Amino acid sequence: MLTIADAARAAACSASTVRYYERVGLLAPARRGDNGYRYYDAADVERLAFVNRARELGFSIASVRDLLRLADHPHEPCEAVDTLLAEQVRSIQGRIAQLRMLEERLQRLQRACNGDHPVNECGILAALADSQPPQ
Amino acid sequence: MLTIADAARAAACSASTVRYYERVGLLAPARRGDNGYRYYDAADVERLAFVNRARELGFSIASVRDLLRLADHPHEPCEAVDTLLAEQVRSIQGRIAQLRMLEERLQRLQRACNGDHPVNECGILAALADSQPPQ
DNA sequence: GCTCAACCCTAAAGTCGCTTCAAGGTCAAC
DNA sequence: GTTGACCTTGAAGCGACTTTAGGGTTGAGC
Repeated sequence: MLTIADAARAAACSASTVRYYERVGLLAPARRGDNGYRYYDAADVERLAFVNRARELGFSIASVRDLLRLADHPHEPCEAVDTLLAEQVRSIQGRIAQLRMLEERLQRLQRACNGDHPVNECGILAALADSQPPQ
Repeated sequence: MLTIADAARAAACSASTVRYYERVGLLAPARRGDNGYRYYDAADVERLAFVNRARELGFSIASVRDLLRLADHPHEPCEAVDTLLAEQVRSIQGRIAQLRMLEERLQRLQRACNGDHPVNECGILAALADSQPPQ
């Protein structure tokens, strides 16, 4: 029997995160001792770890809920899992693309200032203040 | 004299965003008409557009505050501007790197499932449930 | 038996950057 | 004078937690 901190450590998250997952229904309410403490066993830790890994892969709480539901129905086809994963990949790729455009714009801005002049001659602030798009 | 919706349109954001920026101190309290309406002129719109452009570049509200303060002191050296920008570039690059690792892990997961079997044989869920790190 | 640190509990508020809502007042055209 | 599109405020909602406040429990050392 593990306390909440033990379980959290085993799944590499924090105790308050575990309480949060329970509150939002990702984890079933934990067994309680007479003192009111939550206690966990290996299966609980596995489930917590599953949640944690899915979260680390960027799945939303709602998607993790879906993944858990799917994992609990072993005989259904896994098409839905593939779909969730594909959506997640696309979403990550979209974010990367956006951030790359951002990075380019920022680097162009960096080249607009060769350092070492007063703010009123700074190409960076000029670009921010200017209504021209930052070609 | 522009109303808040006019000013927002001119700077390509929403009226409620303008109110929000005023509330958090990015914009000085607007002049008010006898009816209580906020009214804006070209200079206000410029400042709003400055804020909006900086936000689009991913700067936090706090960093935009710093940028505005710098823009308001035209005779100081622009080193601080360069520093803020460099930090922003690094932060974006860090996020891109993280997302790329995520993308790779997700794609490896995708290859673990060739589709079309029941959930209990799905390599994706197996990997999520498994305590092995996803090499 | 006492004390202390290190845990546990809950409910509520804070984070970030807005957006949305509720409930009202104003304005301009018809 | 009646629409409908604007304006005002304060408060709540979003996502995924984290932090805080205010309390109870445990276990080790003395």
